[in-house]
Amino acid sequence: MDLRQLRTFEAVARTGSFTAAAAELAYTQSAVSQHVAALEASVGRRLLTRRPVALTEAGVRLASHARHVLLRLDVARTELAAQAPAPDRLTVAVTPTGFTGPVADLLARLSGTAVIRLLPLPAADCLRQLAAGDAEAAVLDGITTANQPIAAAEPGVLARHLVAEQPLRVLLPAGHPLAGSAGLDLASLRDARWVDAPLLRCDPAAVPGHPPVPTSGRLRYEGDDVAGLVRLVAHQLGLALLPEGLLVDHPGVAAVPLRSPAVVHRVELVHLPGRADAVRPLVAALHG
Amino acid sequence: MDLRQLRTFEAVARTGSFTAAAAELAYTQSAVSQHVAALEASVGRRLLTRRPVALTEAGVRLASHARHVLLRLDVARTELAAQAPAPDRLTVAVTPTGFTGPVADLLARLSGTAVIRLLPLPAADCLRQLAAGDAEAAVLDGITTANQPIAAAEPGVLARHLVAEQPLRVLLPAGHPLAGSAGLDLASLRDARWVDAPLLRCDPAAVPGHPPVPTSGRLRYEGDDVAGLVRLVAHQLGLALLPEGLLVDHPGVAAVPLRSPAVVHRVELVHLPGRADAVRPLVAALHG
DNA sequence: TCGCGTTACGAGGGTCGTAAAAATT
DNA sequence: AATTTTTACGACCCTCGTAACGCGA
Repeated sequence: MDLRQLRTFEAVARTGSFTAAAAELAYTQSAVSQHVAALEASVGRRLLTRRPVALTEAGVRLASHARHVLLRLDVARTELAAQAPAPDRLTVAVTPTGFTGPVADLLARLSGTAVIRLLPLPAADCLRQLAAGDAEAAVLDGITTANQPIAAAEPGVLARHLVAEQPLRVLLPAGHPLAGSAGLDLASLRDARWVDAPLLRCDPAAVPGHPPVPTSGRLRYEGDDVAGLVRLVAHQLGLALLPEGLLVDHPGVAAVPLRSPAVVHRVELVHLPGRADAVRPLVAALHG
Repeated sequence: MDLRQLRTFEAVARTGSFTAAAAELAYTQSAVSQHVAALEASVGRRLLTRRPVALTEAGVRLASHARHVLLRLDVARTELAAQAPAPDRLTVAVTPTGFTGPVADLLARLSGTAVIRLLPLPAADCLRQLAAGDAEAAVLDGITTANQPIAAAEPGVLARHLVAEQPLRVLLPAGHPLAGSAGLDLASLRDARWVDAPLLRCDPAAVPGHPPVPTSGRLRYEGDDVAGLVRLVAHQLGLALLPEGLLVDHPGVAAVPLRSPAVVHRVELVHLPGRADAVRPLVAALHG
């Protein structure tokens, strides 16, 4: 198993294309093909189907390991890089749904102290920025049981600080039979059709301890604005889950508190342990 | 950063010798030297001092990342290897202090069902056996706050099952001024001299949230039997921490309950998620 | 002097790009 | 036919072992 092959494989898996991966890594298509072939030979299994390019079962497993390994190695490189003497300019990568009121408060409390560059990105890219040293901190969010860290990366790789936890609401079209409930169990919605919004990180499939949501027939919303998601619910294209702090009123949409399982939407400020000094003002503003 | 170089570096860091690492990896000394030199050049930092061979600060950080990365890659390889149709022979690696009463109970409940090979090893080697596929399960132990998993490897790499949790006792020589206490705070023993027993995994430095214990002047006991440790305490060579289930009576030694911080000794049964079927009888016996 | 790590150098192997072929839509 | 992946092949580079060297005990 070779790291360059692994990196190439991860890029192919992520982009779904040999050609795109080649462009991203500045290789030729040919080299990408050879990398994947060599990797498959070395593990003795097909990792990808071709036309269309998709991960096999073995490929899914290896891709997961590869992401963790490559991220950690990026972190290692960044930690070992001769750290510049803490620029007074701080880059913070934020997920779209992580950027809630408490984060704005935090930044407001800091204004004047340092120049902050705010960089909204999907969660995976936030992590990559952090690992590559292109951002000093990130604001990540996810659904967890209360007081549990979100499953971002392996513990030990990142230092974490709690920013906020909020209860969740289930968004239903007003005409839905359960729209009038005072509270809902996710279990009672087992067969419901959910909108799949990967950028918004509020997927019921991400709820700890919840059975996988069927993927067939789901509408996939690749946008990152909450209003768009709400609009889809209003038009009865599926249900959605949202933290209370991100709710927007919309006619024809009911937001019923999620009663069970007992989970919350959690926002965390994370950074590399070795870069604690650069992030100190942020952390101080958070705790102060 | 190259994986072979990383593997070589880890071996040098672990063995403390270029020559030993070369022997272990079937390289020449020369190749090991070149690997380390290339790695140091690529990260731009010295990772090891020579004569004596020891990790620099940067080396410590990289070695930690390297261990995680290499372990995960071993796990990936094992998971992808064409799994043999579950032999009716199960290898279980156990740490010396993990092998307590409840584990013996577990094995007793299983006797007759399958042939079990029990393999006592230091914790790091247990993990290696598991990752390499040479053991189907491992019994690991460590000190944690109650209901928290022990810090063995990254979550997601291993599937875990709670076997037992036990309170801890502080072992003091009978003449010690605190030997008569009903309960002790670790904070009140900040300046005490502890016996360093790496194989017994009950080091106060391993207690979550506890400040590092000074390493100077500590006696290091490299054995793995509890009786030996107790004997050292009796002879006033230092204090020790032990779970109640492992206590042995010894004249001149008092075992005072640890009152604070609120931590326990926890034993877990772990295995690779992809190998759940092979371990099923064990897990069933555990829960049944 | 002995043990251990480093450096010089060359053979061998591996990797990537070019280019042509094959396969799928 | 166009697009995408695979294969063939060769130049280049990199890696490892041999062997000589440096350095400290």
